[in-house]
Amino acid sequence: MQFEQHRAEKRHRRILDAALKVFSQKGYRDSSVDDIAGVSKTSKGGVYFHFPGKQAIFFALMDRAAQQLLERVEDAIALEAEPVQRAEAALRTVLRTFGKHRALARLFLIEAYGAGREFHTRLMEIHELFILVIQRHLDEAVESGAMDPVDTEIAARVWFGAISEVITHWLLTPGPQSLDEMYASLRPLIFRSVGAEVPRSTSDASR
Amino acid sequence: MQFEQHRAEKRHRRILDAALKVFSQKGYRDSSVDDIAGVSKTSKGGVYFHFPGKQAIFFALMDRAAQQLLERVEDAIALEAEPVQRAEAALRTVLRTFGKHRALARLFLIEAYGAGREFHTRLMEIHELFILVIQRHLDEAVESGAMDPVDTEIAARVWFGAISEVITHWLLTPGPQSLDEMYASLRPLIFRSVGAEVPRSTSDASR
Amino acid sequence: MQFEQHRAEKRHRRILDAALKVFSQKGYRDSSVDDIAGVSKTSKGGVYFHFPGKQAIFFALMDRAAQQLLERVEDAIALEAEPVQRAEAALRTVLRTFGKHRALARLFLIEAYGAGREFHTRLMEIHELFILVIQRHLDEAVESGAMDPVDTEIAARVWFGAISEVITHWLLTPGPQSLDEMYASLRPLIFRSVGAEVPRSTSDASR
Amino acid sequence: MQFEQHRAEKRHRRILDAALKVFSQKGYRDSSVDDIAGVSKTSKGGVYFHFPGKQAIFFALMDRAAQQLLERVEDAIALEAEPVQRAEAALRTVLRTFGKHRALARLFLIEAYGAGREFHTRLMEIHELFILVIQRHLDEAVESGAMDPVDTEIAARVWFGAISEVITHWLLTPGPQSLDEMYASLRPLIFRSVGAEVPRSTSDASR
DNA sequence: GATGAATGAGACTTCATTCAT
DNA sequence: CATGAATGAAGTCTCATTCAT
Repeated sequence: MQFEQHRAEKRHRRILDAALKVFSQKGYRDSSVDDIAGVSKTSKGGVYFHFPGKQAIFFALMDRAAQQLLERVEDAIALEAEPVQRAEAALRTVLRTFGKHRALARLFLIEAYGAGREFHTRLMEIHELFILVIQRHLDEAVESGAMDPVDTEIAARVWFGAISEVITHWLLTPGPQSLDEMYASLRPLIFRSVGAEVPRSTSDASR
Repeated sequence: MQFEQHRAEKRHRRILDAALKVFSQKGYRDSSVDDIAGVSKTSKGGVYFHFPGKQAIFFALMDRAAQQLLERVEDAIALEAEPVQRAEAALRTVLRTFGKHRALARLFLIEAYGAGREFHTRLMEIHELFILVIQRHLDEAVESGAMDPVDTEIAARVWFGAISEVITHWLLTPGPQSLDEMYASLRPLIFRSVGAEVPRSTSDASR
Repeated sequence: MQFEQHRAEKRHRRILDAALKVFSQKGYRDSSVDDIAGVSKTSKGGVYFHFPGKQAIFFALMDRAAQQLLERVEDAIALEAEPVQRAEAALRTVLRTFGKHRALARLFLIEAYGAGREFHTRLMEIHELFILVIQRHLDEAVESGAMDPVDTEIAARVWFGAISEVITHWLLTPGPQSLDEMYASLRPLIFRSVGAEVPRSTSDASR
Repeated sequence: MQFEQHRAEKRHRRILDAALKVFSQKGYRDSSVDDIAGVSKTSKGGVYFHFPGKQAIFFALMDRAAQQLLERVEDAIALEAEPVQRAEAALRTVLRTFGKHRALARLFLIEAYGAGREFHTRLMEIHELFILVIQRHLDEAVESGAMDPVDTEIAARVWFGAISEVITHWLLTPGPQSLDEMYASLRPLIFRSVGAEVPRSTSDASR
């Protein structure tokens, strides 16, 4: 029984992995359930046993990825002491994770838009999740006096928008510039935007 | 003959207008050529007489819209004297135009991503067009000493990303907050991000 | 599993049979995949599950029919001892098979031409297959001295062309004359054309 | 008025010429009225002024070509004295004309089959026309005792079928062999098929 | 639980024909 | 007479989903 469950879970995960690969390579609409079945070494019927439909797979994928990403972000934040740097840690983690996992980046920054109206709401919810994390720490920074009072919601949104554009550009342009280099240029801008000191490079040793 | 041309052009425009409406309401993939034909009061065949296909319509739409937007931006810039404020004028114009024309905004910020691989390149080119305009004036500002030297390409990209996220959020969230209010909060952030003085509200009387 | 395969094969065959009927009745171009689906009691999608497209169905049909015809020809040839009569057996078999299966005849002698450029090569290959069979035995006849040396390739082609025209005429003319009668008149001509003795009617009892 | 008529006739002919070129290059079904209009330097409306439809163009084309071909055949026949050689002259003329005008050959031997049921009847009528010419002279030959009595209808049909196959093969095979060479090999065969003497090469100086 | 055959709605596109200018 | 814009029927093909085995 335990074993059954285990097998089912493994199959479930394999389908999700396959879906991520397929969706990020061909886009949501141009991916067929057959494609996913093929990559996950299952049959079409098998996919439908584990998920009620194509849409549900994409939703599950978004949720799983968002949760994983959020966990990483929280872990990274826990390593920082200063509020502003905690906020930055969130940004940096997103950028690095996407940098390492292009497929994930495509999923969130591009393909989610093409999946249809239903996904936009969910996508926005996820955006807000991350923005809220950033905002929370900016608020702390303001409270602790480390930063002038600003509209932290907008500030968090600007930070998020800035990094989204940078990563999207990196995703869609075959150009050579590395994401890390771009982030190095980006860092001073976002700190200054909220009137904070630009800290020396922090726990950058990670990864 | 002149009249013929007139008629054809009018129909051409009508199809494009219909396409904008349809695409921005249902998304590129969920829009059918029949939909466009219906809204433009033409037959499907009529649409195909004027455009070689659905894709071509979307491309034409992007190009027309980008050109129009760019014209407005250039006009707005011409009204400003200071380089930094010129750069801001670009931003403000984009925001206001999109604020007035939700459909256009959806087209550029959402549907273009969902339309498929083929459009990404073109979309990026258009992004770069706007970013270049901003960058150009930031460069001037740096040269004129009105601003500390920064990586103006990244700065322009940050500005663009920030405003994209703000507008996208506004588009996809039924929330009450007006775009203008958000921009008011955004303004100081972007100026500070490049280490520039935050100017008093400029020729904001326009529109 | 064995049963599954059985079912799939049966459907495959049923589609091919339906296609033969439809194509030979309405012509390749005027036949729609819907027609074939209808006659084969399948859905359009079902047809596309078994064949990649309309063209492929026609190709498969040609190949299956050519193979079957060729088998019959070889069988008939095996019953004859004299080279020239072997060659004739090929001809006679083609004529009789086509006589019995009008649809097949239409397919090879008419519709294959009308199906478009892509099919011409394949059709010619099949023609050459039959011509080669005839030629082979004419060659043997020449070697054995039963026949004066002639250009056997042309001779085989003439035989094939003659019978093609006769059958085509029979196909397209509502006239009463039977194919067998026409063949009776044709036989002396083709034998004499290669300078061979006209044999008494051979194993004509068959069928 | 006379001039008007002249102009109209010229246009008529130009359309027919264009149609021949287009049909023989792309096949009847894959040719569009637009194609014909384009090649004939007319507009689509212009084509429809001169012909009631696409089908009518093809019919007119077949008729014109058949008539021209028949005229040439009659001219060639007139040059020969012996009945059998008259019959052969018909064959030779068809072969040579088709050899010079590939487009015509395609029209009659291939594309006419693809044009749909309606054309088959007409095509057969034209076949019969030529076969009748041949048959007529074979009959004369029999009457004059120059040839053993045979079923001249079948004989004529065999001759026609043989030459059709030879030309069709030449049309559809990129092979190097010239039509004239093939005819040289073919000639003895067809004469012998009707039990006639093979004459020395006759008025071959023509063309 | 898994497989793959089957369904059917719907998409894009083509084009012969008509007709206003 | 000529032009080219417009129509609308029809065709091929795709694919999410269902279901018998």
